Amino acid sequence: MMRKLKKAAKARGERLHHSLAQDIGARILKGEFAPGALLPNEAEWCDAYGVSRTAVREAIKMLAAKGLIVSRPKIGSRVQPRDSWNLLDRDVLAWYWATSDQHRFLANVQEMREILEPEAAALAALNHTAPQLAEIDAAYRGMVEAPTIADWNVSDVKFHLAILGAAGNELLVPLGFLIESALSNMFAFTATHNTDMRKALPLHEAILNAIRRRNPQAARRASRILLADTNSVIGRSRKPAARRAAGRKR
Amino acid sequence: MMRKLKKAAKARGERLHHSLAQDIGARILKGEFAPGALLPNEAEWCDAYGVSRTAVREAIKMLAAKGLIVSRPKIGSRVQPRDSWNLLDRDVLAWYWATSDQHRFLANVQEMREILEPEAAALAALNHTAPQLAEIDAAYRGMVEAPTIADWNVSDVKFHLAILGAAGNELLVPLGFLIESALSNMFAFTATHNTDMRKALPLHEAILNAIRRRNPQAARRASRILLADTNSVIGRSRKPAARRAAGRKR
DNA sequence: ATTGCCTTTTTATAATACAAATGAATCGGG
DNA sequence: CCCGATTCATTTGTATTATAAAAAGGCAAT
Repeated sequence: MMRKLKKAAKARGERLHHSLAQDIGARILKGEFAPGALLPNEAEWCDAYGVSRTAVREAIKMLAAKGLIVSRPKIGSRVQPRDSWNLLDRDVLAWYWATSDQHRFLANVQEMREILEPEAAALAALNHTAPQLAEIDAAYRGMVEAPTIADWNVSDVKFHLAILGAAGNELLVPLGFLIESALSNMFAFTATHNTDMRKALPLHEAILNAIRRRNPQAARRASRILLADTNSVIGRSRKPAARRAAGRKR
Repeated sequence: MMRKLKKAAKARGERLHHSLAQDIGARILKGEFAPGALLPNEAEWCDAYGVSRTAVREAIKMLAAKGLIVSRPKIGSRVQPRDSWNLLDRDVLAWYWATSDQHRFLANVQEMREILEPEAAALAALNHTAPQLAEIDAAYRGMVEAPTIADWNVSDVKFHLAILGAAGNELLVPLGFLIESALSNMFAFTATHNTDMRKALPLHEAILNAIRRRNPQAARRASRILLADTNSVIGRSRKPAARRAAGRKR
């Protein structure tokens, strides 16, 4: 490793401390340093990567800010228990994604969408303001008129984020961004998602119209159908948990 | 401000850079530095707080790791647009909570619980493993035998977190921690929540039994009733959005 | 007017010194 | 021999200084 980091940082236009944080963070999530374990001390990091203590310390502070480690004098930097890792952080999620069972992770993300988006659509039907509705409408028209698949995807994401924004719950918005960023890590998704835009488009229209008519039940229903449809494309059974629960007691 | 920071840090057993990050972060969320605005440069921070550049830089790196700011040479540190703030971070959420309309924020948190927990309970009914069920059961018994209200609350939180853990979706767990930490910021909640433990206890038992019997519908239903009950105690109408939507078109 | 080169400001990195915290070893008293 | 206080050593925390790199803004030449 070592010297390569400096060149990699320069090549990607990243600062040293940022690259260091990325590298160390990824190594922690990869399991190279287990929770409770003691990391190498600052001098060793300097030596291993050939950088100054300043850069190392700033990287460590970034990881501490994400809940991965804590530093104490004389002790060193210790990896925190997984519970205090901020898994809802973009970086941490990306590191996690890179080392997890990707199929299962994708299923989890999709499951989160199934939980959140229908309710968000229903709330949006109740709570949306005029500009928020216009934003959803604009995204929908962007999908209709999309010249390429890539454009369609961009508008698709905007559509769903706009609905989360219109739901009137500030916590839903960052969750939406998180899910979006998680999905954007999975090219496989975007590649297969829109093989049947022709099916998806009327469903999006149904959601839009239900929100416009302030009909939460209809919005929720249409959103559920759309997500179920997405599932079939992804190749995930509607109840992936059913398998695990097969050996149930009663 | 200035000199006081050092004493405050020492009194709370915090490091300087940590206290600095807390203070600057809170000021950003308070709106003292708007998104897009340029922060004072490092020298000015050193001067204002009477600390070294090292401490300032480490604090800045922590805030950058939480998505609040970005630093670039010759430019300085600029406050990021709200969209890239990591609102799902414990600290950021706490800063936000301190400056927001607290009643509305509490309503949002409760709304998130209503979205997440019934579905989590249903998933837990399908997916739970034996040790996970035992954990839920232990938390329930902790509630039954709780000698004081404080003990009851501890077990209550454990109960709900255990259900999220048993749902088999890794993203639900950190969300649960986040909601818990948000709620723990609001003493008002814990103070009023358990005025009628007698009502809440059988509902918890119903959820536990539904999960044990692997009956997702029953688990979801019981969870919904429990949350609706909590709402009435909190003094929030079941559909707070209904007011805003009163002037609807159809 | 546009292009490319300076200048200058600010962060980025490095190097060094000392302070503070704390686990471990050591010493002293019982 | 055991126990407690003390000292010691190690590691992070903070401060200071120096230098490098980035980039906006001005300057000049074409």
